[in-house]
Amino acid sequence: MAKNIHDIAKAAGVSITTVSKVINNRPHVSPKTRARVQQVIRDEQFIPNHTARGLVQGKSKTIGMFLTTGLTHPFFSRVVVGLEKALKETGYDLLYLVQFDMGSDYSIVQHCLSRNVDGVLIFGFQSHDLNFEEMLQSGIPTIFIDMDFTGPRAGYITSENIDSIKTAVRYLHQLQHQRIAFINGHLDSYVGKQRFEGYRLAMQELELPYDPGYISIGDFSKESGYAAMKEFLKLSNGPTSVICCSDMIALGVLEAAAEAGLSVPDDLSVIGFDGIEMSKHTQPALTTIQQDFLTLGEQAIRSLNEMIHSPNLPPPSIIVPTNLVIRDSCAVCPL
Amino acid sequence: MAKNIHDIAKAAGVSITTVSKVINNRPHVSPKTRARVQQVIRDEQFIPNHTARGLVQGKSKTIGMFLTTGLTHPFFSRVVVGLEKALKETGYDLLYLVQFDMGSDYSIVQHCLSRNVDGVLIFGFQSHDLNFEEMLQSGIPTIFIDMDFTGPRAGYITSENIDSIKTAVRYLHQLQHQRIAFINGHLDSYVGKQRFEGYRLAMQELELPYDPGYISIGDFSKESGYAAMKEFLKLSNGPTSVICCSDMIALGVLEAAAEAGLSVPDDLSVIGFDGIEMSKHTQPALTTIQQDFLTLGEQAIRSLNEMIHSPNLPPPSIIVPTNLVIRDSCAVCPL
DNA sequence: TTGTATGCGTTATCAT
DNA sequence: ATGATAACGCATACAA
Repeated sequence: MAKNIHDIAKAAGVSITTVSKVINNRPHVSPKTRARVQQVIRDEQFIPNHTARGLVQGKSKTIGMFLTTGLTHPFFSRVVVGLEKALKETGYDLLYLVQFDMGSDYSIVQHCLSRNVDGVLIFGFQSHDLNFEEMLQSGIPTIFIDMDFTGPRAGYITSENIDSIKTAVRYLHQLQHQRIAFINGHLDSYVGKQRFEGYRLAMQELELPYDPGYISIGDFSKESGYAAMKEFLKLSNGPTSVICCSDMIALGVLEAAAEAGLSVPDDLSVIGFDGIEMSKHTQPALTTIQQDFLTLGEQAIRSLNEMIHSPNLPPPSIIVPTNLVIRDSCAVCPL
Repeated sequence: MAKNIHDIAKAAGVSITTVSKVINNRPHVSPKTRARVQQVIRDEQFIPNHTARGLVQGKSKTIGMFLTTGLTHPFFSRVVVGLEKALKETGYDLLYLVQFDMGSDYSIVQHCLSRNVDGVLIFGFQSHDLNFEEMLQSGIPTIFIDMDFTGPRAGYITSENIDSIKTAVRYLHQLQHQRIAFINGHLDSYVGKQRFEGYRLAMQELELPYDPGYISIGDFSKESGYAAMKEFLKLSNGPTSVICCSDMIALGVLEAAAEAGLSVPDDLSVIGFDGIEMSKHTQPALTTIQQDFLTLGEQAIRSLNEMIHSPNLPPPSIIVPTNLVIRDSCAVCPL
């Protein structure tokens, strides 16, 4: 069933070396022989065995991928579309590396080495799970998504976080809002830190009152948004607007507001983050900071491809612009 | 950096054969040597090279995966959680096989062979893209998700389709509805055919009027649901309820109904299919046929694992039960 | 231009 | 119980 290079060589009446040269577009083969071999390859539908090739070359035409939050990562399904596009361009297959809990001596680097992956994608926001230090030192080309680790062979890519939040604050400010609340995701995550910084800076720049009571630390979930809003509602002098670090948080805020009889946007303005499909269909449609998931995925693979082929290039740190999509959840401050 | 079996052998003062035996839990090694070798392996964080192992064994501890609709498949991100769980149990990594368009002579089987995958998952509803016949004949253990291909080494897994729709029709019938419309997905897809059959049978059993004007063929998208509902609204004697083959279709129906000033569920009852996250948050919350995505994913991998290890077992055909989740989009027929 | 031979890291066969 | 050695399919240095 499975042909190999010997079968092709025999069928074409040449040596395996010649076949190998043809496969890899190497010189020193006469045009006539080349054509003949190519014909046989096509006839037999021959594809060289990646495994063998990987063994001898130490390469595998494979990008490994780790997810720190598992495949449940909320944007995975979006980013992955971009990954796929760039994967097609570059000819890599994507290997999802499953971290079996084989005791504490599991090594992410060993897993990569064992699989001979040419590059690695690390994806997510929970940095405490894996030992990334060893990854940084391994010399394996690595791109982090939504984490800012860097090393001689490691870069990262993330959406614009600081400026995005600043833009949101300014927008609310233009709508006369002064009491602007902020519901963060995990504060120990890179994006959480960045977005909080954006909020802090913007409030400062605009000389708006920075009230710790207006700041809540969530976990990107709807439930955390709901809980945070409930707390805000207890305040005697509550916020007139809320910036949320995820659309799911915003969804929880919307729900809590509705329960309290507050009208969005008349009584309360809400801004989300991410621009997931659902944000179009909330009641009212959510004004949100739209991430460019497609570009995020595409650039991740393309960068990895460049790092693999140009070992001397410094690894990139890429910030992908976002876009404040204005829909119906914000209005002029009622006060 | 990367240790190999020779390094371990040297460090433990034994031959590579012995090390190999220890790694693979083979007999004919004294307890003392075994312990010593194991210690060295742990110390060095050694993982045997999958590539080399794959070459000699023709296996790779890898499951290949093709997506006929690309990674944009609407439930991919849900099913994948189940895949991951079972992957962890069984110790496989998951290789996403990207179909580069390398001309018409691209062969899905050759791709699998070239990668030495132990089994293959084929996922989606567009059967025309790939040549599955060759896959069925290849002898590579294969599981289809949402397609009913079978072969000596190929089985499939899908949600209950016929009975699910029947249940929905009966539910609407209990609510006194007679004029029940049906918006299908692609009719050339397996699930489309099945669901339509369920509708047809249920209408027949309950002796309800089967009106071709109440049947629309969509493509699972929101837009197709919107368009279909617009058509229903033109009818002089339109339906009082609609069963949709996806939640996205239902979303389009909801939108068209709202535009027409119809109240759901008072004027129109709507049932979706899938039970995606968004269905909880529509206005009103959508009554829908909930697919058990987790089980779908888990069973797919577990079945593959069994097929790989028991070549003589007939490949399974698995139907996963669904669950009609009753929320707020259906009411007693107003007429 | 073409072909022979070696090795990549591992498992498996067959000694010892 | 242990070890030497031949595969696995391919790329490549080297020889012809």
